[in-house]
Amino acid sequence: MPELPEVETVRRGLEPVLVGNAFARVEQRRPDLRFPLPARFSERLTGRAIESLDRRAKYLLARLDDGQVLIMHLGMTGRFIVDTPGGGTNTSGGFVHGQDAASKHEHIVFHLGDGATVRYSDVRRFGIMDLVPSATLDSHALFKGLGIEPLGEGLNAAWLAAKLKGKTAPIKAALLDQRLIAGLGNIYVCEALHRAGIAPLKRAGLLATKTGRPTEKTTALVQSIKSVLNDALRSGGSSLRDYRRTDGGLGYFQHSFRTYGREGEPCLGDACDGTVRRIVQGGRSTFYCPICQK
DNA sequence: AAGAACTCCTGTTGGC
DNA sequence: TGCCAACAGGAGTTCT
Repeated sequence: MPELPEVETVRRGLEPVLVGNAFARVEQRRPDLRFPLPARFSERLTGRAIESLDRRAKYLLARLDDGQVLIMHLGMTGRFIVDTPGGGTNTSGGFVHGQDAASKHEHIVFHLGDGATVRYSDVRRFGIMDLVPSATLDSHALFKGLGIEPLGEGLNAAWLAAKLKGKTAPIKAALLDQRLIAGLGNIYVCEALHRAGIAPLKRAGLLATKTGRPTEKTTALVQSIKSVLNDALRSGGSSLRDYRRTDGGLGYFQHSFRTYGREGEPCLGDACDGTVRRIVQGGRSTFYCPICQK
């Protein structure tokens, strides 16, 4: 589900609830998500204060007062729901069954010192949580080899051209590869390629000259990646099926999609009379306009 | 090595 | 209405 704009929106929602607070009690309702949860997970968290909440790619990192870091990834359907002491709950009114549809997939509940709760729900359980010493984070299997942040200075046309030089994979696949740029997903890659006028099937290596220098398209792509992510951030992300903000609210960038989910509809490019097509690449849907994306 | 295919899991949707 | 295949904001693992 969540790509960088959604994860960052979740981070901004959780930060004021978590930072400066402590875990009073942690309920773990199953042994694993995508991977087994860490040994003695609840016990190791209990009593720990949260000093900061950061984001790296699509991971949330809660830094604790004992030097450990709680790593959290939302996978496809992961979601945090916050209930604050005086603020009521997001559970709709009336009585709640112990195992009703809403709570069935709530696998972890963090009870905080001030009475707030943060519930982690994840239907497909592709999410991840781990707890490691801060000093070992960079060598963690999930972080070692993770690419650069797309909104950082590191992503520029010269860097991207050098990385893409010689690549035979389609540009869509290259942009989804988290070892290169970390944080993009299916939606924002489709949208960025459309903004840049680049066909998703184009060989990635063609976005660099023979000597690995950027082309005009490389520059356009870098600008498009940054602009689509920033636009989505301003909209609180995109809500299609599962994604919600921590207050239960919806993101609304889905209303600004130019290609994603718009198969058969008119291209929204400037003065383009094309029709959005859907193809499958690497088993995943790609939406693009065959007229203005070359 | 790089790239493509397969895998995890549950729920929803669309076609027949 | 039922049944079944396809598909869903991800990404590690296993093949070729």
